[in-house]
Amino acid sequence: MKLGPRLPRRFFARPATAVAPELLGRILVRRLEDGTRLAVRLVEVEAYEPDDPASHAFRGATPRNRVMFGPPGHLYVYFTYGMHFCANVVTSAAGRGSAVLLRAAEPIQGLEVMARHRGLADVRRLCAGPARLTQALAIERSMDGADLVLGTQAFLTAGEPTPPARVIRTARVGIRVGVDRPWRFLELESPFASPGRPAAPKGSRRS
DNA sequence: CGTTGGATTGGCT
DNA sequence: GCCAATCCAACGC
Repeated sequence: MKLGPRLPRRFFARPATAVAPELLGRILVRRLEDGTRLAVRLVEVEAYEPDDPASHAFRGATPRNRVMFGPPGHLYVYFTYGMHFCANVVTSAAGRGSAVLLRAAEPIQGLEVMARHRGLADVRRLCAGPARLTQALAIERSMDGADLVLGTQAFLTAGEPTPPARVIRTARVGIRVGVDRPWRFLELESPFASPGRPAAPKGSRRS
C-alpha cells in the first residue's frame, strides 16, 4: 500500500465540496503516544460548508467549533450523543468555517490495535462510521485542532486517489436540515463504507 | 440557570 | 424497526 507524500496545506485551502471527493483513497496515519502507527484508507466523507444549515459553523463560531474557523489542514474533533467523537478536516481559508467529516475507512496498518480499541475483530466494521473511525484510531477531544500538515499525531498522505468515475455522491447521513445537498462522497461498492442511510428529502415517502 | 437534542452506535423487539 | 446510552453545547429566559 503506497503512502506517498503528505498532502500540502494548499490541498485543504479550497471549499469542502471540492476537497471531499478528492480525500477518497487518501491515507490517514495516526501515531499513538507509544509510537504505534495506525493507517487507514478513506472511503467515505461528507462536506459541510459555511452557508449550510447542517453545519456546526452555520450559526457562527463558538467554543466547540472554533477550529472550523481556523486555518485549513487541521483536525476538528467534536463530542456528540454523550459518548462519541467525530473527526473533520478543516478546509477553505481561515475564517470561512468549512470542513469535511471523515465517515469511514479501510483499515491498512495496525489492525490488531484498532480491533482492541473497538472491542471488535471484524475488519469491515472497524472504521465503518464516523464515531467508529475515531474510536479505532483513538482520536478524541485532545486531538481537536491537531495540524495534519505539520503535526505528528495524525496526518494525511497522497495514497492513491479514487478516480472520479468510482466516486458516488449521495445526500448526507444523520442530519435533519440541509438534506437536499448531495455532499456525501463514497467509493463505489466499498465494503468498508458506513451502514448509514442518507437522509431523505422532506416530504418524501417510501415506495 | 433550565431545557433540548445531537454530523451515532449497538442491542433488543 | 425502535430506542436507550450519556454528556454537554447552544440557546432561551
